[in-house]
Amino acid sequence: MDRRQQKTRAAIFAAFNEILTEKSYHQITVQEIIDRANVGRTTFYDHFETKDELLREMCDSLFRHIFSDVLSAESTHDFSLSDGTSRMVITHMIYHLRDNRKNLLGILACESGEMFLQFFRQYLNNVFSSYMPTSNAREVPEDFLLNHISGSFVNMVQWWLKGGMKESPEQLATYFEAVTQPILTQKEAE
Amino acid sequence: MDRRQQKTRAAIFAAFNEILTEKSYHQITVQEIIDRANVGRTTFYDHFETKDELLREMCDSLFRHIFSDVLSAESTHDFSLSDGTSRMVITHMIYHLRDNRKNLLGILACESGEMFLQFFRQYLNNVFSSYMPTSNAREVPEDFLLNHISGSFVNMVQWWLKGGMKESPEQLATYFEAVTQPILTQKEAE
DNA sequence: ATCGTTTTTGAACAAAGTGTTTGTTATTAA
DNA sequence: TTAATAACAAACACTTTGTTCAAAAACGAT
Repeated sequence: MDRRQQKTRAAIFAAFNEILTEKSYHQITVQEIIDRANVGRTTFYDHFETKDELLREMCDSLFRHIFSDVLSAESTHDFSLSDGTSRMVITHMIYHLRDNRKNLLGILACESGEMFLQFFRQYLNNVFSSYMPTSNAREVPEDFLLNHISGSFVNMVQWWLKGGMKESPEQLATYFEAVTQPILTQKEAE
Repeated sequence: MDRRQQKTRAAIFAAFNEILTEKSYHQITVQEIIDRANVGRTTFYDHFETKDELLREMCDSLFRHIFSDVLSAESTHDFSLSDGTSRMVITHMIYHLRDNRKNLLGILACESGEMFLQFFRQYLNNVFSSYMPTSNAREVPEDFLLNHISGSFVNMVQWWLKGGMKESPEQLATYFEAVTQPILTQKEAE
């Protein structure tokens, strides 16, 4: 990739990230982004078709980074959401989230980011679906449960960010276990 | 209130509702609303400062309607989220939601409505907080739990709407019970 | 039915944003 | 060095926003 392209993309991403900490996504204009990134209007539209695509690309790379070693760990060990081993994975994920708080806060914390949340949940559905214990003796459908678990995680992260991230990742993992474990294990002894 | 005002407000609300079923909130313009409602530009801004305020007012009246008898029932009977009596309340709420599906679908179903969801969760926090069983022997903080419960409900409704509302309110109440009951009752026997 | 008040209205407005085009200038990789 | 590629500024037509103003219409009360 051309060095100029790299620089342009980096500048746009950085500017976008910066502005996201100041105002909500929908209030941000392309004009603002290119002003802050110090690139020409034409250049922006050369790289991204719309503002939405910029967000999508940013979320994608962020997720890939956050879940990179979680997803690779999945192959070596055999984790499951329904036993204690999941706590490690969850803790890991939250540590990554905390490391990226500068990127996240702007997108997630305030009232904005419905698209980000959508992407987030979607991504989590994929991640969690491989950890779901297989049990057909449930009183709720599989996809409802998966949606519930992913939603609970996103919900928790949102709550955490809004409250100033006072809890440690280990603590959060415990909370998460406390609200998901009882549901997942209840019918396993069938 | 002046008859003209009533008519104007009704027309705007109706138009807004209608357009919400066609596109997401952020794509809707004031221009579109006043065209459809057939009112003057000036009139719109006489009634609502911004498009956001229109949404907020609409959500408010919708919630008040949906939860009206739920909130009044609260005073007569003594419900709690942690026992079987809650199922009635939940079922009731979902029936109301289904009756208002025309209003809800547009706002909630598609990718839009982050503000609506925010209002919804906020409202639910108030509703649920009075049903929360008091137990200080929990491994998770009270406000985390409340946030989790409200979030789970909103999450479920979203899942339900997206899936075409195939499940009956009773069934949904059972699902909700299945994912909240185990958490709320686990430490009650202290 | 009339009268003073309130509401609605259209037209026009500046300001800001969008996405595209065009020709020019820099930068790059070879 | 050179040919390709990327960035650029300027200008574009277009849409949206929120405000102002004076005139017309609808209203409630007498």
